Amino acid sequence: MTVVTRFAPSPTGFLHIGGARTALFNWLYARHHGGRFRLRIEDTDRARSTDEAVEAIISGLGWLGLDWDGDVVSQFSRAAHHTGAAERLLADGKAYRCYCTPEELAEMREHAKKSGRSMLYDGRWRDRDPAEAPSGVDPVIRFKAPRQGETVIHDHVQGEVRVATDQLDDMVLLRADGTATYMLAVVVDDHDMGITHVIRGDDHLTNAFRQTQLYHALGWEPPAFAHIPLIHGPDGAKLSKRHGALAVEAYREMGYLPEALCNYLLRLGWSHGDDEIIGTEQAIRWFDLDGVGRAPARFDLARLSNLNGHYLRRADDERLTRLILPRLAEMLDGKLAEDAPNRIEKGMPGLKERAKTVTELTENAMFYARKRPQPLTENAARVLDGEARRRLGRLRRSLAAIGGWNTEAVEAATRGLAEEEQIALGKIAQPLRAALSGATVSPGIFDVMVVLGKEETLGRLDDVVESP
RNA sequence: GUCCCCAUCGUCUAGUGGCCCAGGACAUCGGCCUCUCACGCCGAAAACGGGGGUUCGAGUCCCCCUGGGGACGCCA
Repeated sequence: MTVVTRFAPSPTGFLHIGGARTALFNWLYARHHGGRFRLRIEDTDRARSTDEAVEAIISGLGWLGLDWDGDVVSQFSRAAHHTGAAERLLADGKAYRCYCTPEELAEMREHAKKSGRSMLYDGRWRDRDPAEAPSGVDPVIRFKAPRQGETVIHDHVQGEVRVATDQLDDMVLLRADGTATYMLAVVVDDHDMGITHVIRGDDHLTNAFRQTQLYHALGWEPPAFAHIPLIHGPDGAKLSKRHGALAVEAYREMGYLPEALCNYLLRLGWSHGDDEIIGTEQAIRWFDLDGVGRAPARFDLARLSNLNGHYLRRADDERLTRLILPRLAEMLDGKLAEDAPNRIEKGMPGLKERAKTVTELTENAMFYARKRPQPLTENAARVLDGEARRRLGRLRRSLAAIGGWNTEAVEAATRGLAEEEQIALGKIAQPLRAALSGATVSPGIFDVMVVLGKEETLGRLDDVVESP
């Protein structure tokens, strides 16, 4: 049997971190088993579905590198199949019309809660004579759920879960306007699309019971279920917009790499022994449902940042340069030094070693991109006192005399001066750093000199040097 | 309220009855390296929620409690 999984988001918002993980797990599972991964947009709620949201979901998946097989299925476009299934159930006596008004139902729930009962529909139209139907009320179609025994699902993550069927009420299949509810639509679509494994959030666990009943009523074999635990915010509460349930692309904005986010999401709720750094290829090879944990996990930015730092250090210099150039242009109002792109790519090995996010990388690269004169941070200004500036003047002279401008030569010149003046290397390296980068923190200063080139280095020194 | 799920360091987790006075990673704190900051390396502190069983033996199995989470829509 070929494995077929699916990701079925509702287009009522962006693709957030929880949805991204669900998509990732489904994708990984399909790829691992050489199966298919489908994308279905659950847009049966026309009032809340938007094209922008569909776009956002698709671009989010694209950024993460999660590609799907076949066309994107619009659930709404399959409406005829949904109503067809409902009619069949109606004809088989497995569904019935219910004429309750919303107010009546609200009252029913209120009353049930007050008297300590579960808030289920009481089935008042289940066996009522249709002749009693009030006029002018469009009925909904409800499922005539079994009343006896219990419903069991064999979940690949949660194990065997059972519930007494009297806990499950007669769910609405078709709304008063004749459109299908989610519960009916998923079952019909998953069946028609040949979905073999439904991997989704824990919040759907109780839905799985109802859906199982529907599968049976329709004479279909239910798919395998795997309900993965939800992701919580850092405080343990449900993930909300305040702490982490941002669009995945918000993480792109914050400077995270898609491969880092995938690795992070993968380890949130899934493990393979003590392995932490797991690239996509490796993940496909290793991923399976038995590695999925059962406890909810908290979202932790520090961990994501650490992973991001790891992938950043291994990322291609040219790619990173492409990533930060537009950011630099924006921060510097378009006033980039002519040589900026070149310098940044050349300096990237030293830059990426010191950043955890693309945002940080951009900030650290700023001094390469900026035109002279380099503004000084408060600390840098403090380092550049009179003595330091005079010393830099002397250093400038020996640097100017260098023929082959390379790391060894500039280092030799700098160390030579320190030795000559009987001072620690730091006494000259820090002022030099301040002059060249405008800050007290930078990549190795000899590398910086080489990246800037002789002319720019001497120029930047001239900007701060004080004649003896 | 009813039903369902979950429970190992601050966080993510390893652990499937003896190999665990519980291992790894992030974060934290020391130290080394060193031109700064990172990286890297070395080290420290840090957990089986509580109570009952079962067993020669329980983090691991069972029950209860507690605590967290989820579901209960003509939303998905």
